[in-house]
Amino acid sequence: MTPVAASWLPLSPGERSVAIEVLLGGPLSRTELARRLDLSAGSLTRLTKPLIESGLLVEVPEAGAPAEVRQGRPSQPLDVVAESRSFIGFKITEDMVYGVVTTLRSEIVARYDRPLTSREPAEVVEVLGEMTDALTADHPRLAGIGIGVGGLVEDRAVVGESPFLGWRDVPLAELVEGRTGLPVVVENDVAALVEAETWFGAGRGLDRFVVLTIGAGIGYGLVLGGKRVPYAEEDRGFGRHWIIDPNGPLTPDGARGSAVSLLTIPNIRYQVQAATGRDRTYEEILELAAAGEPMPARVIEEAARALGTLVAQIANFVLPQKILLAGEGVGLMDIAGKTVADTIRALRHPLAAPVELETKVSDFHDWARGAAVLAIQVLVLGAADA
Amino acid sequence: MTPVAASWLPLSPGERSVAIEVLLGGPLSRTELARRLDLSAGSLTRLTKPLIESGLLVEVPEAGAPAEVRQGRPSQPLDVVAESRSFIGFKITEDMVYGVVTTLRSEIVARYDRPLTSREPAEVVEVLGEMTDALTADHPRLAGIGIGVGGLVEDRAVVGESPFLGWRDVPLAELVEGRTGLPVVVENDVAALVEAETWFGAGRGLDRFVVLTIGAGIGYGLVLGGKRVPYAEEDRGFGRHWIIDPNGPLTPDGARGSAVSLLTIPNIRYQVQAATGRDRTYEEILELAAAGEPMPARVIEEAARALGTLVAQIANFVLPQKILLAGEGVGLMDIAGKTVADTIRALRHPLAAPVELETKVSDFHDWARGAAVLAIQVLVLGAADA
DNA sequence: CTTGATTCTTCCGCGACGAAAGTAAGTGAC
DNA sequence: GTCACTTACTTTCGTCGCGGAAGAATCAAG
Repeated sequence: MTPVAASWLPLSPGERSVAIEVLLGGPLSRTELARRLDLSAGSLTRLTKPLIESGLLVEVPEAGAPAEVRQGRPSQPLDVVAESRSFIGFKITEDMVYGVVTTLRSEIVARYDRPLTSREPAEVVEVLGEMTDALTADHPRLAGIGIGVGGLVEDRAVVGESPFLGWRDVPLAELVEGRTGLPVVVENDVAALVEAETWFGAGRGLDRFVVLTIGAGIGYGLVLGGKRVPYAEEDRGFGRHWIIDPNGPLTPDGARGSAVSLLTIPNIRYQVQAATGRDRTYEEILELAAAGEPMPARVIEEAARALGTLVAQIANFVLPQKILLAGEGVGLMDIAGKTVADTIRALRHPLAAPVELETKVSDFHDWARGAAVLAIQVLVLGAADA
Repeated sequence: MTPVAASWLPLSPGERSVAIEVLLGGPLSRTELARRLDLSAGSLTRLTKPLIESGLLVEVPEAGAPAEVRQGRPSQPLDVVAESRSFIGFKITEDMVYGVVTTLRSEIVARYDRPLTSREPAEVVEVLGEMTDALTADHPRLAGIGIGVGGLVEDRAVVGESPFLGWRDVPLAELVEGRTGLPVVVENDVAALVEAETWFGAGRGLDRFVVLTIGAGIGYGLVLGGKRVPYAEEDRGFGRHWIIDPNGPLTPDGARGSAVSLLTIPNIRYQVQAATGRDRTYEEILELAAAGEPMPARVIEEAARALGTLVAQIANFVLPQKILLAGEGVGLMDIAGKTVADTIRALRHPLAAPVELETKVSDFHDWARGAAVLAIQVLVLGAADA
């Protein structure tokens, strides 16, 4: 653990649940909160008082639209002061560091990226430090930093193993804390994105929720009971052994016909190049497929069927309330969404509840935002794993 | 809900957690309970006192083997009085009713089966009533009845739809309560087996646990956070659309190459008969396969690969701590277990935690026992869904 | 202006818990 | 034996968090 970051104030369990509910549920009156949290009205007066005094919550002047004219004393909605603290989120890639500043609500208010010239831990820490310095100038009320890294992260502090950075057991949180003086949370990038979507995104308030990311690789995140389930092979080549079609294409990465070989961007590009002799970007391939060019269309069609199979299997076994497709490689949903949907339908029981599927193309700033959410969770609300 | 069954006594939440912990965890001292439930020693004195006075718990004279010689005052283990109440569990099949009497610990102390000559609800209720009368003679302290039925069960009381019985919206719990005067819990049979395994069997104390049953059909049970996840297509032909091999066999039931067509007993028998022209029992087929007879061996081999695929997919996506294979059709694990294991390994990430797989051949009395466990949960501990 | 509805606050009492002190029941050293 | 020590359990007491009831605030409707 990081050296117990400066939480806003020691929140009691009751106060914390109120704070989180308002943070995630928009402005809410005390009565509404009492209903949602199954507490009495009196308890809500008690719990909200210190939160308001500390400046975390404020009474807002009634929602703009008095939709329904109600009798009785009007309710007094409470809202978090989103700007009262800022958070930095970093996503470290092979050659870039993407940075964002967010509010307490995880709205991005600034972006700042820097190329990475060296992958030496000391150098990276220095880049992060300089970026933090620059961002601090414009955003003084910084409460903490979250960092997302591809690879295995331990205790939300130490990068245990990151192949693309060539790191082993780098105590990144400690180093950045020493450089910046701010509390730091480090997490695997997929895990951070999953947490962010669970708190502020597609998975808000859900009990069973799955995130599937498609990009340079495949990422899988399982959220049960509002908590992400960690697993051993996390972010060390996930999906390489999910065989979808034993006769599928053979690609440089991943087993033959695996999710990785059928769906990731590098392997789709590889397949098209192998068939046509020309290297094209992922976007170009999607356009060509949409235009009916045979080979790209076939590769994309096959990828769509693979994705549908994957989603159907997940839906059948995990029974999630929602599946989020994220990452840079979900563009195929736009042009082959029907194939995906048809495949899913064919592999599900007719009586089964339809899969709620959401697609969200994410860029690197979304990954950085995910890391910032980790900081919000841990530093402000002290909800390390709640 | 059943008309609020006579719970032993109104248990407070704290008392209930103590009672369940002792019931599931064998004899436990107060200190050990305090550790497990994260309570103070003083609280345990308070919580156990009424439980002992009511006769649910007793102090037992120290575990037989004083394994380690410890200093200090010896601990005073507490245990449930397993015989203080009895429970009946029924499993209703097409042509039989299987009945068991269990202790509070769900140990079977008596069995009694009766053929079913009619499937009229009134007739079935009468058979259940007569069986209960007979069992009451030998086991006077009956606290309640649990009934497991294949089909859709609503509110643990009403059989919403049961194709093999030809029932629709039969308020079975109410009817049997009227006939016997005992509180009754009705549940889908797979669900009951899953609950039983979660509480007293392979899934004891686990957070993520999967039960896969193979018999006349395929059953799937998902337990997350100690609670079974219900789903829409439950027991209405589950696994018919889990396509494992698109080029697999075509069978009377289930889509081509589905889990149902590859694994269920009727379809394995069908495949062997179609290939050899002779109808054989499942046991005979297994023996022939073990002896090297080509066609049965091939069918069983294919089934084993299908099972391995299924288990690997479940393990990959659900990340369970354990998977239990149950039912009458898991005999193939004995002679083709290696194929299953090899298939699982091939479809999992090398770094992934090995799948903990347990096999348990269950007969109809195990299904009946599952129903009795439901009665224990609901009637004694009032843990309807805890 | 009164009545009623609805939200929020204040106040009180209850119940569950933990901390600390006390009691019980053993072991080991001499 | 007895004295110190260890561990298990009990008792007591203060605290905390909650719900319930009564009251205050603030609106609409008649």
